[in-house]
Amino acid sequence: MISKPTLDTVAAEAGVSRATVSRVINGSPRVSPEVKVAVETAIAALGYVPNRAARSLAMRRTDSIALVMREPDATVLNDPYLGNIIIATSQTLIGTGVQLVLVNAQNTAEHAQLADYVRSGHVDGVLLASMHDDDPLPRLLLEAGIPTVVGGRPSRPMPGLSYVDVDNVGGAQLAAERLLASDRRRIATIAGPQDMTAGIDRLSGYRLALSNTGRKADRVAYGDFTRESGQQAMTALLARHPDLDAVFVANDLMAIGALRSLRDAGRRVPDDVAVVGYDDIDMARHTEPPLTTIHQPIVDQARTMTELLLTQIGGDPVADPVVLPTVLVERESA
Amino acid sequence: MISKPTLDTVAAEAGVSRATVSRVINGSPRVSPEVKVAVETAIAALGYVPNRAARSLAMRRTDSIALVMREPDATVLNDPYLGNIIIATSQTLIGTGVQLVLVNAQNTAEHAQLADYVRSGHVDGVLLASMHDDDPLPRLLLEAGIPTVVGGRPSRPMPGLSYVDVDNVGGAQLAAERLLASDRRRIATIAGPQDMTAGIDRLSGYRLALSNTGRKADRVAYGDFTRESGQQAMTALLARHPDLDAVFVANDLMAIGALRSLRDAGRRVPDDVAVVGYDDIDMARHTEPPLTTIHQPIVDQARTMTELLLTQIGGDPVADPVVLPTVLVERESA
DNA sequence: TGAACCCATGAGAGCGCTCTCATGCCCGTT
DNA sequence: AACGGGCATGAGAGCGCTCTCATGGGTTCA
Repeated sequence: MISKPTLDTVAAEAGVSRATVSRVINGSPRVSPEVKVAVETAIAALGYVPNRAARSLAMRRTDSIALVMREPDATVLNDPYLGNIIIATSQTLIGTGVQLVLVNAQNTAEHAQLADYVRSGHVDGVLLASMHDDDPLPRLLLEAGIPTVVGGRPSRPMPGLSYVDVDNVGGAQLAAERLLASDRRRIATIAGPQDMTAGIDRLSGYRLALSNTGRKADRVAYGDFTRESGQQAMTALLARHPDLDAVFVANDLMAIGALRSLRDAGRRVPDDVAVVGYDDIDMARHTEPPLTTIHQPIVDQARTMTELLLTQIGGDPVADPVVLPTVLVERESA
Repeated sequence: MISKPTLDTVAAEAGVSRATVSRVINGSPRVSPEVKVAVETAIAALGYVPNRAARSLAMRRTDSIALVMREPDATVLNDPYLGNIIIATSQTLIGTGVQLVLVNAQNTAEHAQLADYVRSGHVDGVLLASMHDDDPLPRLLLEAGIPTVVGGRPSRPMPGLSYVDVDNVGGAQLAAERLLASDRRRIATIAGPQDMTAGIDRLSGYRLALSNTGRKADRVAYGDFTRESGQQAMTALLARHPDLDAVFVANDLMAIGALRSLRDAGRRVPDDVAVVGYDDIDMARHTEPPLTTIHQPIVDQARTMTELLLTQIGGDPVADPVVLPTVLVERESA
């Protein structure tokens, strides 16, 4: 491989000094038009590309951010959520000149290491996806003064932490209201685990909608967000409340299980029982019948997170948390 | 933020020279045990972490590789394939000290740019996921002498290009044999687009299996890998060959469409018509009935690609292409 | 006992870039 | 005509690390 041209090569070719070439590259206004053209010509002729490492050494800035994820093991592999976050983030970065570095921090031991890593100036900021409640990472980063944006609301409020959440309460409310609007009166819900903010918030959104119309939100069963648990919960619900005519299921995977349970019980969807799910995963489009569900703006979330991080890196003060609205996707199950 | 410790800080603390600290960090054997301990103590005390940019400047090596993807737009977002590749790659990299940099090269204009980017020494090697046939990128990288590994077989053979493919021919054969083994005799197939290696190879694997038992592989319909096209193809097949008792569908999405078409036509699966899909996407587990399909070793593929790339970066000669075996996942549709 | 050698260690020169500061030219002003 | 100011440009000092080469003390062998 021919040795790559450096700033000096370009400077020699253009007949100017290294500093001037640097000015042209960085768009400094203090360069005469003729010189600018000469330098640009030389750059093009030599196929020069700045060396990122050298630049970052000199600037104390890396122009790259880390996307940290936890436990991306087989369980999560099937979940398109992370993949979408990753891809959306990388899309947002197009044209900004900022690199996306993927970091896997699975166990706690890796966390201190990760904090070191980040602190050592490898990246200018950190995006935290798929957080856990007990995660020490946000605090570590916050204390280290590293620009950080978290996806999802932390269970305990952390002043100074910027995060982008999705409106789980509002989404669940939307779902319940949809059921009420179609004259369903004996509504039940399959709630998610109550140790996750998503599970908690969706249940309270559901309760809110019912109580707004003066209804009690009894008829609740719980699942753990897996299809199997949804199926079981639905079966239990049918046993306890045979007359129910609608269910709000706190995620699509459980809704798919519920659909199966309903079919097994001979109930027609939506004629006998209306079903609304949550997440709008790809599969929701292909169920029988296609699932009416709440769309999560994952792509927007990733985009917003990235934008917040970039402005924070740019020196702006830490932005207030952002909560993104959800949207009802009407298909055929309700 | 307190200014970060550098090599000099550590050297002063340990009472040795910068060079010695560097030796300790890089595990050089030419360091006395006492000094080594002293240095390590100093490092720990100061919380020193080497600056990656400086190191990479001096070493002309970045310890990071790029994962390049094409067109990760909305279409692909729903496809867990890319996400799985990304995550599996990042998992393989854990503990190697190598960084994963995600690069989005959507249009051709970005390709030259990308080649420059890579050539400028930002990464030590490149992983190419989701290739297109007309992609000039592999050639560019190959010519630039940059270690590169491609996912999937390039349509035109490129000497010196290392790639990891999945055995589409063998997988399709497996699927057809499964159908034959369960005494299906009037077998049809819904093939994929014949301008993609996956589409071509799966059809020829299917043909191979049939001809091995002296059968003709007529009864072929074509789709474009979307669910809708699968549904249409199945309907067409049913119209042309009302007596068919089995179908091999070249991907799961089309198989889901086929399932729907069969249900609409009042055929029971697998009693009347057995169905085998291809890909083993997550959804295949949740269809009615759950889909028997061919599992793609995506995770293995990503892992193998990464390993090949790392050895190539390490100076080993370009490895021969690897073709990974597929596996039949028996569920209930066949 | 001295020559030859080995090995741990230090000094210092880059790696390619940015940035501060000095320089010198050209302009306007009085 | 002399002077000050503005502006384009160049010189040079780092940024933090690695690596070559020099150095010097200890060992070994004749």
